[in-house]
Amino acid sequence: MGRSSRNTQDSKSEILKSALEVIRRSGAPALTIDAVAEESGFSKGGVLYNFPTKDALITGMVEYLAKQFHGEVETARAEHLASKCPTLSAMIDVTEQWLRERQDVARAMLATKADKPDLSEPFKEVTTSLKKAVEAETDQRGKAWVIWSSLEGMHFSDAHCASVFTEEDLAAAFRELRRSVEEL
Amino acid sequence: MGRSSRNTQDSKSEILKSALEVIRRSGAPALTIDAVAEESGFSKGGVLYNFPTKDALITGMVEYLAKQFHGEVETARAEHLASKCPTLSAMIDVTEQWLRERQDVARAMLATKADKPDLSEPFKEVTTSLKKAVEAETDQRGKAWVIWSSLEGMHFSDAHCASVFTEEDLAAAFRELRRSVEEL
DNA sequence: TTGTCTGTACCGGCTGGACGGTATATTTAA
DNA sequence: TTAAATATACCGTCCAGCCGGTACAGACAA
Repeated sequence: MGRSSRNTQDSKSEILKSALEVIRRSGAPALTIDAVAEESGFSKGGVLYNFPTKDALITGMVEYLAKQFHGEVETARAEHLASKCPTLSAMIDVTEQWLRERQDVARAMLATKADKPDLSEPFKEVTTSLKKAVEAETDQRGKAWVIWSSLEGMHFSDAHCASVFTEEDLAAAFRELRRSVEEL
Repeated sequence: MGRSSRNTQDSKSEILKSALEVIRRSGAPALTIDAVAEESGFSKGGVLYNFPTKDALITGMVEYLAKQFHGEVETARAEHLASKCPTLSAMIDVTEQWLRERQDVARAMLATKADKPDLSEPFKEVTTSLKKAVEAETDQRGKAWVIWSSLEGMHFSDAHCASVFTEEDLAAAFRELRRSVEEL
């Protein structure tokens, strides 16, 4: 065991959360190892002990978020078993919630692009898996993909602070999304 | 013709095109002033003469692309005057075209935001203007915003190389988008 | 017509700071 | 005492921006 009662796993996730916090507060280009060190309370050496390179840190972030998103969708799915497409319904719920509470996913992806443009893999795994689930639940592909990409659009444009939607617009859009899922 | 026979406007757009080319070929992190200098044939000083800071260069790129997108939508709109919502129809066309022919541009757009997170302004102007046009053309807001954000989603996820759609999926989605515009 | 002067466009070496990563010291649980 | 875990000092590289220069075009005078 190490210096304190902490173990590496705890340290890792603390560091990851700090990294996300840095991005949320100051944007992707502010994600430096020094900034993460300061934010987390670890020293630079401590951060680098847990994530030997910056790439590892970024990959860790993407994996962390991807897992979390996937988990939340799985959970929400249980409440939509009556829906025409439970997975899509769940994704709508989770997306709306993430939009309102924490716009950090797409922003983390941006950090990815700033350093190494092809660290999207862990994220892609999750989306591929969700896509298969959707395909198993409906054969109205066109409609399903419109809903899907609409959700992606909301995520990304919000993360880019490029959304022109008002609260009211968003509400209307989500209402329509939920309606159209049941038309599948 | 001597050196000073060139005019600044031409130099500027040459440099902008080179910057886009650098990003297209090597990704966002490769966008350095030196790289743009080499690509364009200008010296570093020459680039900095036309764009006093890197931020100015990036802002220039975004403005350039935003204008181009807006222009193409305006043009395409003329061919959709019979549509329920000519602006949205035009945006669908232009988006599909950009997706297929020049994902480089979408990627560049995104890449710039990795460097300077608050570049949304020039882009936002264009989207705001388009949004007003859409609002004037339909009162089915919910449906319109779903279509809108779906287009954004396609743009962004492609730019992130995070799209899980096959060619066939995309085609189906666009077919559905065109169908649903006429349902407004 | 020629020489000087001024403004515009562009060149390229230099530097200071930031940042990723290393080397090494230090602390603590077992 | 040992090894995991964390701290600190430091190094090398990269890059934005600065700055002292050059090339050329037109204006204007003599």
